[in-house]
Amino acid sequence: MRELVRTGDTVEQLVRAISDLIISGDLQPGAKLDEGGLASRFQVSRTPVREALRQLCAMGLVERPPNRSAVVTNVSGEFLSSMFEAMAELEAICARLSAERMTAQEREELESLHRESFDIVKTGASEDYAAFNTEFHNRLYSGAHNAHIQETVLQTRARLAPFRRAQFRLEGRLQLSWDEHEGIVRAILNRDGAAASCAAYSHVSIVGDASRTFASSTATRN
Amino acid sequence: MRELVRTGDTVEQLVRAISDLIISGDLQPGAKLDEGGLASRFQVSRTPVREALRQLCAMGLVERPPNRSAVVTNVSGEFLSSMFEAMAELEAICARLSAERMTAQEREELESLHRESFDIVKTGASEDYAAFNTEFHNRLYSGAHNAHIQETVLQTRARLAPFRRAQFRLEGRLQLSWDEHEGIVRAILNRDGAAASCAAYSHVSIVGDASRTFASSTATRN
DNA sequence: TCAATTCAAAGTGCATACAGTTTTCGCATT
DNA sequence: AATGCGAAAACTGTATGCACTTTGAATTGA
Repeated sequence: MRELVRTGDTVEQLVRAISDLIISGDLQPGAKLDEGGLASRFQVSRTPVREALRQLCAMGLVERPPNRSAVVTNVSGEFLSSMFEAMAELEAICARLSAERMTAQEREELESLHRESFDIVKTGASEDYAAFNTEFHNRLYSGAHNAHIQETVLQTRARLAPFRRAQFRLEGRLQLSWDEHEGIVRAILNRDGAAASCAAYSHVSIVGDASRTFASSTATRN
Repeated sequence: MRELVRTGDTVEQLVRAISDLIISGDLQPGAKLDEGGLASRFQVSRTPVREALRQLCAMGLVERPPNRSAVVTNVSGEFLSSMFEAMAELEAICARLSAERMTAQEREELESLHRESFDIVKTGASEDYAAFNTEFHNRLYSGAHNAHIQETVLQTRARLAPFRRAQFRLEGRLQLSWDEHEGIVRAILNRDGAAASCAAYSHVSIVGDASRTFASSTATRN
């Protein structure tokens, strides 16, 4: 028994709910996704669950072998590397375009956000810093003033998320990350697209290295 | 005796069939996609059609307003520009990485493919050239040796396809396109990533300009 | 002991049913 | 003619049913 009004976004809610489970690590790569189980868990029938899984599959978060249960995507090390490299390239583009195109207000907001986050670094609260970090990168994406690139990089990030959950737990990453952000911000404020691009590329590459280090130490069974 | 084998790829077939209709221009941007109509057209029930539409939606080829019929995506001019710009950036990356990473065999094949296509240019057969052109760009994507970037650029191209169908009908585009390819090939054979990147960027940008010119002259009704 | 076989339980793929929403169209009113 | 209203038709959203496939455990045979 559900609501009386039909909003028509049941599937969207399921997509968000399931992808949250995946991104948060509650469902790890390789985990089986039973349609009936998910249906009863979310109090809906299998039909919307199937559609949600189909969409998650199109987003790359899930795989659906024919006639078998869907599983959370578990990519090869090689493909994971290609995703990190793609992420670095995309972020480099965003940083370059941001340096060239951000409005005065966007520049100010980026800088003040970055300054604020310094307090978090001092406390060492990696959870809080992760939120700042996400927002910082979001600003780079939107500052590029290119809706399709923004969409693409956000999708890549979501797909990468299950594999870099613990990036800030590595010793010293917090301060280093902030320093790298500092380099990006400075380049953007100077309208130096090439420098912003370089700084963003190496920043994201380093995150990739750190995550791969972590990922390989907790390699998913199966 | 199993008369009916269940391959479990009905939806995949539908996705291909419908996206072909969209990419070929049989279904133009803004066209309504009636679930029941598609179901009877392809001799299946609405269930797999709905799943196919959901996936096409995730791929950006169709939109699904709640409680209303799906429609072939018709983007704003601004978003279209952002897609062309993204395409240029992505192709530039592929060209640069191809210059750096292609194997000797890949280089040879790219060059001979390019040389072959010169015959087509002389005859002016734009349909045939379009096929060569597609293959040429495919080589750039795979030559980058990055599976995720390849996936991303292919998806962007598919999404852009409905809006650049007539790119080679514009006067003189055929020869110009070939000349631009020549520049890309030369840079790649010279292992000059920067030059390849530049050449690819401007090549794709020009295609974008040409297509926008065409698109605006046949603006989709609604 | 272990590989091969069988078969029931569980799960997926697709069709159908039905409830709720949007669209369409006739008809009355201005 | 143009506009507003209401009911029927058309369509979407979700649940359910059933056929087919996979899974896994019990059973058989070597």
